[in-house]
Amino acid sequence: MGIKERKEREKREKRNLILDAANEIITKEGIDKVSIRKIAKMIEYSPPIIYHYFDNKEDIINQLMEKEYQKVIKTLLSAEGISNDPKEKMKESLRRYIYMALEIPDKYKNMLLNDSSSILEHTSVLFKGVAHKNKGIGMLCEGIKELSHSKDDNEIELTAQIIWSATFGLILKMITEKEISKEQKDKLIEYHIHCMTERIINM
Amino acid sequence: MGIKERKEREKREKRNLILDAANEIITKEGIDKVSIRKIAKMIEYSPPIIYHYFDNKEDIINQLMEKEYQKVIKTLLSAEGISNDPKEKMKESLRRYIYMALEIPDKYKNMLLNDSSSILEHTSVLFKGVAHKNKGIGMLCEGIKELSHSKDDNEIELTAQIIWSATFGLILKMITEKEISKEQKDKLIEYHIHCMTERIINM
DNA sequence: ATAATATATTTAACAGTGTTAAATATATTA
DNA sequence: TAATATATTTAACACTGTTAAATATATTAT
Repeated sequence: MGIKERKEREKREKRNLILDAANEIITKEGIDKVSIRKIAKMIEYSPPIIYHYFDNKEDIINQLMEKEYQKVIKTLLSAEGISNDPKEKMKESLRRYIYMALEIPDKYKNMLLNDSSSILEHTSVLFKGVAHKNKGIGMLCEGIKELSHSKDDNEIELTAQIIWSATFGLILKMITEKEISKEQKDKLIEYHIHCMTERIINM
Repeated sequence: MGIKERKEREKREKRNLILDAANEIITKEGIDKVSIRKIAKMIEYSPPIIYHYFDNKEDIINQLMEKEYQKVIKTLLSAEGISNDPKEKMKESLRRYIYMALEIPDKYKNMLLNDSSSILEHTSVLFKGVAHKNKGIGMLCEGIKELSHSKDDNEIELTAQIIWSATFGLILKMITEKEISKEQKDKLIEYHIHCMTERIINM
């Protein structure tokens, strides 16, 4: 019964072909330049075929964003060459996360502002008990636990959520205000990290 | 020469008619449901007339957002019934700003993520020296000055920028994760305000 | 009042969008 | 070889923003 497997593989490959095309448009022209017809032209098929592989345009974007999210989380979790000192580790993780986001501004923005439930499943950070489901917040909580005097899990989660959303806000503002100089960016990032690790935590 | 004035008034009125229609669509259906043709139908004119009063669709949205921004700033600056105690004042201002933003989620989001230069002129907060141009950050700086031990204007501005973007991040995340309960929202907001005023400042 | 000019508004069209139904081609199974 | 399932295309619908040209309306000058 290798025929069924081949078919599935071919379907998966065509799906990826479509996702790759969409990804190319996003990186080259920006996310709002993505169109079904443009994708179709790139993969040399007629537009409606895309609906054989995806529900609609949003579905394509969503699947692409989920893929991207996996990558970011993976890179962050591997976190090679990070110091063993808990505070240094926390600082460097935040730093890497911020610079990673700034390298894919369009994707980061779209991914984390996307309010479709399929995406929110992966990107939610604010509900109570998120620490057990979201790896990013989970990591943050562990770091805070090591650094903070508090042992209240509730408060640790809240602290993680505040730090996460604060970082998110800085990233988004830096993406939006694209004119600010690299010097100012770096200064803001370092001061932000300082505030998060030396002030918010550690009280 | 009252005729010229009347003409100008009529033009301004028609412009407002268009802006009001756009505003109605935004509040009723959301910002991406705004269309030139829909506006035209609402004001009972043919679509192209709109280009006699605005450059393009973006121009309409931008002008509307600027108007909205003025309102928010005005409300915030008036700040009636706020305590005289500097710390309480700072806390209450942050609180009011957050709840005000959450009342107009679509507009807030669009306004503060808008990267057109005409909007950024009013909404920029991250460049160095912003405290003298942006009233919001300016206010924040004054508050911090009263509370903080630091007298370094540079550091005060940086602190204001970090608090501003942190608050912005929390608001945007709460808008995006629309399912979180009111209780959780309130808890996050109070803890955020606590972190900003009792920890980031005051060191 | 009439003619000339400027302003306001509409009609028609272009080029694009996402999406669907129906027809057709291609491959797989019986 | 015939029946069935899958893949793909053609044609169309109902939208979108925007522009050029024609037309109507109001204002100014003669």
